[in-house]
Amino acid sequence: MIDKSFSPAAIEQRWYERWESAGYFRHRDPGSAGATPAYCIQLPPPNVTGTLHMGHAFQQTLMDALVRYHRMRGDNTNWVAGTDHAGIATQIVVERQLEQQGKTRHDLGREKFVERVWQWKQRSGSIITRQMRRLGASANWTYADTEGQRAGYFTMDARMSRAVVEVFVRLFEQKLIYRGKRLVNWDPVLGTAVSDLEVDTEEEDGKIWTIRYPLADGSGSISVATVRPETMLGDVAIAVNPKDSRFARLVGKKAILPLTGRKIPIIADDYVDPEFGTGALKITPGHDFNDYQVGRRHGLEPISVMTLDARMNEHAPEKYRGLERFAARKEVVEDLRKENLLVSEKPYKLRVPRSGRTGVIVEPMLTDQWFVAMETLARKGLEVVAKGEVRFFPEHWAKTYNEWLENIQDWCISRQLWWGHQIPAWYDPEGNVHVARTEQEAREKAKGKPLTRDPDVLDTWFSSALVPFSSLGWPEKTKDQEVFLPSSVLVTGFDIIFFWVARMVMMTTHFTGSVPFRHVYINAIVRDAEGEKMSKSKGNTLDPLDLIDGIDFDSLLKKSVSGLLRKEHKEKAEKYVHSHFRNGIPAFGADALRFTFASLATFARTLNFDLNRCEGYRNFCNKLWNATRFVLMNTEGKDCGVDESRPVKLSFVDRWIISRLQRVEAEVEQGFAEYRFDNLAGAIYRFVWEDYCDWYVEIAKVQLQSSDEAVHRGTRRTLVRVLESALRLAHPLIPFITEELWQRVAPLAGKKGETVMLQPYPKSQPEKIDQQAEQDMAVLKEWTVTTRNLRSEAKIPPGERLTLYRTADPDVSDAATTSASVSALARIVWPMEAGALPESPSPVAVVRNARVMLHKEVDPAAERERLGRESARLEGEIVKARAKLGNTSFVERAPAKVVEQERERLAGFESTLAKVRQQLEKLGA
RNA sequence: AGGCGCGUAGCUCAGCUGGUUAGAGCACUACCUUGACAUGGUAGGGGUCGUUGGUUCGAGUCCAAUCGCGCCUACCA
Repeated sequence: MIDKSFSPAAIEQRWYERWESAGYFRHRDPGSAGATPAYCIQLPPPNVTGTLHMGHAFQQTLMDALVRYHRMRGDNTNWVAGTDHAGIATQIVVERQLEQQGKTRHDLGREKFVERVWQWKQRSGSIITRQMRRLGASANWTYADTEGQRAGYFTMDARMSRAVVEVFVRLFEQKLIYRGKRLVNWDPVLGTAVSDLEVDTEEEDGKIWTIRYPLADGSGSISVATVRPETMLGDVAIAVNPKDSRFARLVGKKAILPLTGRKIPIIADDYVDPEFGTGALKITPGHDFNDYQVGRRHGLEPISVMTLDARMNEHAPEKYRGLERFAARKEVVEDLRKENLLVSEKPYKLRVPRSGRTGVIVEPMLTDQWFVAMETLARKGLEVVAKGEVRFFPEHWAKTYNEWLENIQDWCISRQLWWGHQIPAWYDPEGNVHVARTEQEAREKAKGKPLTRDPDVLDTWFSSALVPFSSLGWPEKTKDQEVFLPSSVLVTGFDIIFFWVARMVMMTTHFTGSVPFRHVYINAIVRDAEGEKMSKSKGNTLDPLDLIDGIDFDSLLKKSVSGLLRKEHKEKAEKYVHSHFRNGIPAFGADALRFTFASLATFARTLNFDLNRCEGYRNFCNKLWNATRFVLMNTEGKDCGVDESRPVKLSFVDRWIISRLQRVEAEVEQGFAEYRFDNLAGAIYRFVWEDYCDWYVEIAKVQLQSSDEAVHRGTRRTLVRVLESALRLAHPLIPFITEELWQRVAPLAGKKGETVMLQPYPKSQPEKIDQQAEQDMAVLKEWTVTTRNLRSEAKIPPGERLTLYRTADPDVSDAATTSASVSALARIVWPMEAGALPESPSPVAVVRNARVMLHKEVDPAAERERLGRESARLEGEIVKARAKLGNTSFVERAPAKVVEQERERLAGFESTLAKVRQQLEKLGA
């Protein structure tokens, strides 16, 4: 017999290894799969530096549920997995290690450094894929597994790299990639350009200064406002609005740039808002994106006054050279003050652009970079969504997607880093660029001139954008591309719609003529139970593995503060752990965690992860476990009706649970089709717990007491078959426990198979929906509940068995089953004959057509009061229903069905009330 | 500035194209170790659906306005 309670740890490890080693996760060879429909999901490749967090666990649970569901439906399923080389993140990890040895990457040199990163990657790079296995993720690990680590592709492996080079070269040839000196977001700490998307702009407290620039002809001065006074050293003009009459006479004149003595023109440009500041604006094209545009319109050459590490350079007056930009700011302001050119200095809230990776303030910097021209690509990206070839779930995310693509900027793809795909471009001594697939090819193009390769690498997202086709073997023409492209659905967070989703759509459509995926399911962002963002410094992060394995308080406390540098963060984290995890976290197991995620996966944009829910679903697993335990106890070694030649009797209760199963199967199918994991999880939960355990199993106990062998067989067969179906039904959500239990149950249901995960998924059979059985069961339930209510209100101890008198029998097709079931469920004795109720002040209630009486003397006054309450409630309902039906416009305009329904309700209330009143009269009210 | 989302029970959330007495889990109360399960069972308490108008026979659901919260995009020095 299986254990008395469910312990996840014991079964999880065992099953995952078996599944994986048996090759169940693998797709079928497209050559031999024939016309089998394909189902493909591309895993958003996690960073190779990463460890599994709640967001991953959530996302992957949903993907795995989808994949398992479709695999069981017989699709040729391919969950393509891999890891991302994560340029900056990975380089930083290895640089930190070097730092501890007192070295920098420059000490090693590029080649040695990159070698070292590879070593690190091979050693600790696939932690996250191992963690995914703990969740039960049935990813196709050996697919595109160039590195042989059973972790899928790596975005820098030989195969993926080849696709990257090919795409780069082709885009260059198509003039969609170009190189140029542009103003870009520069991270002076990393010493690299970053894309617009990698810059986070936040409002911070700062100052705004008003500076007076004297006019060159000595006729006065003009004042401008700025939040970055140090950039004035690179000013090339002052701009005013052409319609601004205050400054009209100044346009065309020159002003003297303070501290430099340079003369700069006063120009007119619509960009200037006359209402803001002084109405005049300093123009610094070398360090401001807007000014850059203004400068271009007026043919003004930008002046860059800073070095790449954000110190003032040779274009600044000598005294500022070498000063770091904020030190220079101080000096500049001081000097302006001395020269009496500082009009004012006021506190000001400004938007500060910070580098997403380092948090340092980004400096717009004029540098040579590579760009992808986005316009034509974006148009295609918009088109496929407009045509519905790519659909978003929930739908409204398409709007976000569209808006970005409609206002897209060219994409800066070069990074001044060492770790990544080095740009396949070579320069000859004349400065000509040769873009080629190999150095050899470049040499041929350069006709023997000596070449140096461009040192830059590509933005990590460049290779990510190619994943939908590069992972399938592109640029080779593979059969896999025909079968698995487009993939079925992309499951990802809204935070990377721009970074990744849109770029995949554009690149894939451009290079393959196919969309990358048909559906995009945007999953919610996981927050803590109070809806706060999970962050290490708050201490409210949860490690999915801790939820699976459990963790004691001390370990959790230690873990939550490790790696936190600031004291206030440590204190905060400690406080959180103390208040929320006083007893640590119990081991819920992977199944409970997965079920929780599914249940919380509504279409809302945030998911507040509540530990209590997780506990509830752990209990659900235990319930399923014990229901199975009961079934096994009553069926193993017994005749479960597998042999169809022996007589079998099914009661309406048996037919009811079978009927319910069909409905739940349909609900689940719909849930998967709509990505409403919450609905399908809820449907399974209710079916197992309420329908099967609370009602069916309880009545099955009664039926197993029958003296009729055919009833036993029918009951056992139903118990086993319905359970077996339910296990298959639930498998995509809770794979481990269902596999463990299915192994025991399946043989009893006459099923064979190595694993539940390759069994056919239950499909609703509408012909098994039995309206009569459902109706009968509704009556049975009502009799049971009414009787239990009477007992409860009369405070009758559960152990006491009472007689239930009734004026009529339940209106069902099978009275014997009903009376036996109600007797057992409500613990009553059921007299043979229905008839008049005994003269007694015992508790009476009305069920449908009958009055029932519990044979127990109670205080007549209390009983009168109870019946009085009941009749008052009914009177209220009757008043409401009559008012509604008395309203002619309701009767005339509402659909006939609704009116009819209302009439029936009223009739029901009236007849019930009559019976209650009858009883009240008897009590002498 | 524009856009999006949310506001329903103490907490976290469902509620589809408007139609019975607005649901679930957790929490709470009472009773119960009944041979699958106390990680359980039975019964129960708890909501004027943010506010105000409107459309409608009928509004949690549709429309408008308004308040509060959150997020995303954006060139106001």
